[in-house]
Amino acid sequence: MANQFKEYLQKYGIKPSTIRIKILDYFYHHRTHPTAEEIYQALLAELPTLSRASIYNTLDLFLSRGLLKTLPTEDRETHYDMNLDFHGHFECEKCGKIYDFSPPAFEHSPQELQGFVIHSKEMYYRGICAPCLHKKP
Amino acid sequence: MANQFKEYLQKYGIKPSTIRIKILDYFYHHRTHPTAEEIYQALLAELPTLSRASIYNTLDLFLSRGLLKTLPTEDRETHYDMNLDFHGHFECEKCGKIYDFSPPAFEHSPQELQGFVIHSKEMYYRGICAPCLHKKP
DNA sequence: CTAAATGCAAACGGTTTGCAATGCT
DNA sequence: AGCATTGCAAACCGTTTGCATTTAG
Repeated sequence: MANQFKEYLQKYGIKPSTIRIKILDYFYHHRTHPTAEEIYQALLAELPTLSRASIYNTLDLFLSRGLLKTLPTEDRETHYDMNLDFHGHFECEKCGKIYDFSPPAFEHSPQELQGFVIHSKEMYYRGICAPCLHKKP
Repeated sequence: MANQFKEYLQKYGIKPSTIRIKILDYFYHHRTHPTAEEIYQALLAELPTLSRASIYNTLDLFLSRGLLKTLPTEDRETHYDMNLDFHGHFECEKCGKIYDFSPPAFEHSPQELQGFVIHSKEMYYRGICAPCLHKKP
């Protein structure tokens, strides 16, 4: 398993290290959209001397290499998402939960971006999720 | 002109006020993706006693009513965008410029969101823009 | 041995907050 | 007057920074 992560990192031109593999592992097993603090708290058990700075360093590195992206949440803290296959996000304005969804197929790509190189795509919807719609107020 | 903004605010259930109209006016005339500070600096000339807190208050109000949304920039500061008609954003990873584009048409909407109410959609692309691609390094 | 990665603690700065002042009806 | 809006200044807290320490090859 750890070997897969190593290869994955190398594919993005990143030298493997303990923290880098652990963070990758975190995303792989949680499939959520965590904040830096959530990752920090989760890894603290295994890496007692871990510092937040190292989390931020690693997240920034991953961002710059396109391994992660940030979500346009209205939270104070930044939420990160792993850039695996292209998928969309729906944020419920009532309960705050973020849902993933598979993206609708496009009929064609935008003309304004002719000649642009696209590294990542993000779709972010906001609204009210079905569970919240059916809750009594 | 100011009357249009009043009506627009009321449509969103917001009582018009000087600052609210000015900020709306700013977005209407600039069509950019400004930070709170940029708006503050721009309005300071006309409203000398303006405070940043009022800018943040108003932006938060607009966000909560769906008049504005935030963009998933990697900047330290939050970038805001007016939620007019649905359009996408492309952020150049080299020069940082944010381009608008008209969204590609969808073949159908995602099944995972059946029964959800969608208030806003955001498409955010990242990559390298054509001008940067043609620049000499 | 050397360079990169990690940790620590302090500083930073965008944003938030509490409350006073002002404006509006 | 009474309530909402705005302004001010201080606090907050997520993030960044500089540098010391550790780790890996």
